[in-house]
Amino acid sequence: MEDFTALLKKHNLKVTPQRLKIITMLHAHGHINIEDLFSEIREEFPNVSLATIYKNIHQMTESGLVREVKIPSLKSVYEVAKEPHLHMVCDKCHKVEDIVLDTDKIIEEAEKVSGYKIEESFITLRGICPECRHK
Amino acid sequence: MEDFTALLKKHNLKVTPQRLKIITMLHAHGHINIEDLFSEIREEFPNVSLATIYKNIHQMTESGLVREVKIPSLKSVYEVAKEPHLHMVCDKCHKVEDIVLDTDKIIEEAEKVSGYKIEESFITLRGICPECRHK
DNA sequence: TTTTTAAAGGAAAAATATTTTCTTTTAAAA
DNA sequence: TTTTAAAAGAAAATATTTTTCCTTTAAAAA
Repeated sequence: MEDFTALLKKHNLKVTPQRLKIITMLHAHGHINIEDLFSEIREEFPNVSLATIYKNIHQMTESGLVREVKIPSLKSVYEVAKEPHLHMVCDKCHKVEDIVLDTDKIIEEAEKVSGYKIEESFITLRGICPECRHK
Repeated sequence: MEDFTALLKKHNLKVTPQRLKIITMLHAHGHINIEDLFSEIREEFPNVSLATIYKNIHQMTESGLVREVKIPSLKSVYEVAKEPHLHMVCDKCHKVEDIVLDTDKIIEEAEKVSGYKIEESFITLRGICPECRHK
């Protein structure tokens, strides 16, 4: 169990019940879109405003606590920032999973080919997850 | 010079002046967002509707003629579909470039780690382009 | 502890973005 | 040529995101 209160403080964000709920949800789901986040939070906070969700997600993204993940043909999802990783998206069940892989080789190769100094990579792979494949 | 008329026909899309302009623009820019596409097309077709742009981009994407490229912190851009490639985005000048790289190794590794059967990869790398770096 | 205050929440409106509807126009088949 | 199915354009509808403004509250200061 993580200490989300400390995490919010570390990012200079006031600790509010709504914020704790948002970050708890992000962590529990791994990845969640705005719409689903709003629906779920409204179960516990019936008066929460969609603007609160948007404002918080924006602040948390700005502060580096949260990351937006843009996925082809799906709505953006959000995740609590952690070590660099790739995203796997299942074409059947549409779940999004993280995997950690060494990307040094391909980054190095890309720098060589492009002449860019690469700061960050965003890698999403789509296909069929093991569960859907074996159904 | 490419034959966009033939390309549209191949995708069972009626050849209209607006469509030819859209696909010509996409090809000329490499990557362009809806807003810029609309502005530029309106120079030649002052009465073109934004709905026409959206409807066509949607159809062309559906038919596989065009690809949407979702890029972190930028608006989506569109490109004429071609061989698989990576996207490089410059943090300074925000240009988007394609590079072709062999990704077999990392895909294979990802399949091993995740158990997924991967169908397609989306790789975007952000950093500083050679031009901005040497300024 | 209270008091103070700067930030956050909520409601509504505004701004943006995208899609749909409906009528007119047009590319292309007959 | 006609015919017709699809596309264009205009406007309205819908969806998404941001802003505004007033109230509430977390947390710093007294």
